[in-house]
Amino acid sequence: MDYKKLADLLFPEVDKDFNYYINKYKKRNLPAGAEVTRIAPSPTGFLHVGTIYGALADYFTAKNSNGVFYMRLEDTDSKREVANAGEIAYDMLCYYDVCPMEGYRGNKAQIGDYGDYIQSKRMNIYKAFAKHLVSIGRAFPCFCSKSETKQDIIDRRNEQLENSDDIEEKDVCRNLTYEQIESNIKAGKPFAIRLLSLGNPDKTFEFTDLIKGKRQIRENNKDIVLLKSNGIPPYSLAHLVDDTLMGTTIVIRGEEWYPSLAAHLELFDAFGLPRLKYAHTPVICKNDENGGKRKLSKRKDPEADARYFITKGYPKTSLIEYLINLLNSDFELWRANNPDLPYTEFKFSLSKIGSNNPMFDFNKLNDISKTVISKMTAKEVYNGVLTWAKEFSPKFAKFLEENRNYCEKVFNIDRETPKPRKDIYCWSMVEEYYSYMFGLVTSTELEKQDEANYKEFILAYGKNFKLPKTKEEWFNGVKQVASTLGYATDNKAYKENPTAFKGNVAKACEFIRLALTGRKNSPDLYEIMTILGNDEINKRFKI
RNA sequence: GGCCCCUUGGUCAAUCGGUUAAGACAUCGCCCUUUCACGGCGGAGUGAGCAGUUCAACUCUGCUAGGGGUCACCA
Repeated sequence: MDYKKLADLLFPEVDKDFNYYINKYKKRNLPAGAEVTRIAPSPTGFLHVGTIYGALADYFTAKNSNGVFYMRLEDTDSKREVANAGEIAYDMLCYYDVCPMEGYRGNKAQIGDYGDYIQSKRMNIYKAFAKHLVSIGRAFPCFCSKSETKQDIIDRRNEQLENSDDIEEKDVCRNLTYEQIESNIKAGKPFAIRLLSLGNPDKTFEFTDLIKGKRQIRENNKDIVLLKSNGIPPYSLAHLVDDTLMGTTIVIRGEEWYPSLAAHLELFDAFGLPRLKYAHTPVICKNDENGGKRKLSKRKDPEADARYFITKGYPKTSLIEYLINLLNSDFELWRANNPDLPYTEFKFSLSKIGSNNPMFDFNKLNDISKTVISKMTAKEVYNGVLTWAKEFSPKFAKFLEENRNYCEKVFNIDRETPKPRKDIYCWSMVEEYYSYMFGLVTSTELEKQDEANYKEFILAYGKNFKLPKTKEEWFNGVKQVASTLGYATDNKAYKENPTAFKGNVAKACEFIRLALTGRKNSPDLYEIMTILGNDEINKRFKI
């Protein structure tokens, strides 16, 4: 068959050869060893945390090699596209400090010499590439037009999955003659373009993934679609075209792409283009309700949305450091040795990424976040809480603004010391956590068997209460009252014979704490009392 | 179901054929603080199972089991 003639028949409107585009974009002028990475989300909704996770790997890989990290918008699936999702993706990446150095920038102008960075604006290029492949006999038109409603696709897949061990890979249209094709075209039948695969899955080849290491991979034999019948390329072709033209050196992407790697490589070979380096990252999972494991689902898991952590009020650094820790587990050791360095100084490495899928662990995130917040000043905490509250709890924000000094004092309890308290891990917990400082105590954790002693003690201690000037005096006062009521002031004596006392000073303090905060657990009592002041203290004692 | 990937304590994990199998989170206990914490110290808890190779296996090989991914004209 005359493939050139076929190519012209199929793409009469395409005038530029793919070589035109290959030559149009200059090779990047970068120092030796520089890597070019990219993040390429599709605008189908919110930005997945996994995208931040991947972007972090992209960012570090580019930065550590003095390379480039750019962003491209993969908006070739109009059916799933959600308005503004591209903008959200870009904003979210920037929010988490993995702002791409080049490429797509939301509604703002794109930056860089390798654009367009929006796939829907690159249709001419994709077509030129597809045409080229037809012209050398490595791609063919497929007229098996298929319904594309979601249900049809699902039905078709289920049918295929049930009926055979392996799905038929060779497309029937690959054997069409020129005359048959021509008459189809004349009849106005829509067609897709497919790769004419030459692979044999019984044969394998060696491939080195930057994360997984050396692997044997089976050759591809799928005649994958290169151009849908609407003329738009699916990922496979767009990936090759864009990553080649934009000068990507390492494709860092989720492991869900690994099964289609062989097809992508065959496509590069078919074009005679050099293969790129790949790094397939693990997928973040979580525990299923039934005890199983599954990947974080956009639909089921609110924490799959990168914005979830903003709504909860996690400082962005907390999530970033948690994700880095998931990527390179030696990060925490580095962090322990370098508590004050920015995380960007960390020596990140693709090869240190583990190869099994980690569970998202809120315990760990919270711990990291507690440390992050414990290093902040009271002012920074105040600002963090306020910024969060303005968006998510306007009433609380109003209170914060009207009582700025007071709130900063509250946030400064056990803070700005060599060993700061670690209790807050996100801003949304602050209002509840310090509720007793922001209003009256409405409930208490007092235990039933303590009720009598509690009343007795508070009545005695709270009578005409006046807060002493120093913590020492204050504590002596507590001891004094406790002692006269039959509490142990000597811990040793108490431990030797606990039944001889109503309790020890700790118990007395618990009662004061309960009366003032309703909690058994709160920051330093004396500081709380200092901030509350005598009037408020007496009011609460009376209640 | 086919194909691919993975499997060290509840979670994240180090080790790259010879270790008392690190460390972190969570959990429990003790110490410090005569309060809550922070901090310090310690306990419990791990190589999925079975074979094989080897003087020696968590580490290599095979099988089994479990988990995950994928099998779209979605990315």
